[in-house]
Amino acid sequence: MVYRRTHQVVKRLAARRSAILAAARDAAAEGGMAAVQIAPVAVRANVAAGTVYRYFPSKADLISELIAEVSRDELAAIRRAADAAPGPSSALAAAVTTVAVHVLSQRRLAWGILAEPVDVDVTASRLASRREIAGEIASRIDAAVRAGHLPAQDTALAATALLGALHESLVGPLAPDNLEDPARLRDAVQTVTLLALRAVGVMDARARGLVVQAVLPAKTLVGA
Amino acid sequence: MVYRRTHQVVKRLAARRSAILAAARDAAAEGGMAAVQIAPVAVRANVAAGTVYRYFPSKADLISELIAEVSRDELAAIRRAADAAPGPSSALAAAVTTVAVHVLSQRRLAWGILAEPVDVDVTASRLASRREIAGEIASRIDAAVRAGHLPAQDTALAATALLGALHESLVGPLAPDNLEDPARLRDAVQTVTLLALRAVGVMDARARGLVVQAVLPAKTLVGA
DNA sequence: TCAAGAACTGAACAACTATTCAGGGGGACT
DNA sequence: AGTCCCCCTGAATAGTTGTTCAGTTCTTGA
Repeated sequence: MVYRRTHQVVKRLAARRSAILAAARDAAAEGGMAAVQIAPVAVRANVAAGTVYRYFPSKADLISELIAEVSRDELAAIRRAADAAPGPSSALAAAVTTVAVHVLSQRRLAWGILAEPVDVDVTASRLASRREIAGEIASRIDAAVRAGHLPAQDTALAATALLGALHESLVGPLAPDNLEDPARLRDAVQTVTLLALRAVGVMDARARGLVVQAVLPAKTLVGA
Repeated sequence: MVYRRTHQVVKRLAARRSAILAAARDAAAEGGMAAVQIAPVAVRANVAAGTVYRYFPSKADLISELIAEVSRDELAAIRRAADAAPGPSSALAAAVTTVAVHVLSQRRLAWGILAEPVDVDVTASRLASRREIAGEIASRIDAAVRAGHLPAQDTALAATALLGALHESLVGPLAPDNLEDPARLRDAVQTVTLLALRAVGVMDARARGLVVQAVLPAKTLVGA
């Protein structure tokens, strides 16, 4: 064997892989999943089309990893926000608000990750990502139930329903179209958070208080 | 002019058109939208592939009409159920329950109509259908608000969120998988209806009562 | 029965992109 | 320097389906 991978080469390979993923992410953020085509992504990443296949076995794998990456970021943000909250109900409110703010800050990308038609099969990846995020929400609901703040319920189903409500109302085709305006955006986040909290059984008055608390820190994320 | 369309011919043409649409619907119910391909649909409808194009300008038009047809049926069912209810809150509960029962009774078809990736552009049709159904729900929420049963709110956003919650939790990829069992199915319908009613501000205790009332008549639909 | 024209057939076509692969180029070790 | 082999290139390939159209069959009214 006369050839060994130098540290430098290993770094370059990793950088290329990241570049390709980043290119895919940018393409998706700009033009949705439909824009994530091998040739254009390769151009963005400054490699040839064939090179993409040295890093990802197929387009399905590329997109699956993109979905996983974005979802990982979102999950981390949710955990961070919820863990910083003073109690279980606040944590739930913070989690919901974080989801809302996140999808709104990159609507096109979120739509692509969540639901946009793709010509290859990425259901497994989407399913796994959603399961993780829904699981996180479910455990936050569960914590609030155990603390006696919420009535007992099917937390998994509730978490799924909450995510569906958030996604549909904020990035779905019927979402309001003037969310560029920061004030309206905050209104929307507040409204859906309120709906979500009431859905799992938080009293109206208390829910309104939690919403205000949760939206204040999350607001800063919108700009980011 | 020696040829004129006889009444008989007109009827046959209409029948064929219906047959093609029905074939498309059956295909979608069996294998999702991916199964709605021109050649297989033509075989089902007992015509040649080219004939489909004498009735629908393109595959997009065929699927768009399929979506419109299914949604029309659902909207009618919602109106029927809601109009039969004794009051605005009951009407809202009935509407929500009807949506739930409908999508559950044909999950695969519902998934295809609502969200499954299609290789042609049917966003316009999907958008229009959803807008109509969301509008109906919104007006039911509005009626309950005007009757003083619910707090004032953005009814359009609330309706969209409710539909998102229902769809995601009942036909989405995270939906429970044992809904073939009628008892579990009823549980799921009750649970999501309860969530939906609480979300728009119905008190927990009152919501539970409404759910029971709404699910009883709707149950019969599950068998249909 | 026959002319005219509509309706239907189904094989061929077209377009789009993911994927492949033969060949060029450049580090890595002796 | 020399040799090896990995990485990269990008034009060619391949597979999938919606769509077309020249030819055939059927229907109508005289």
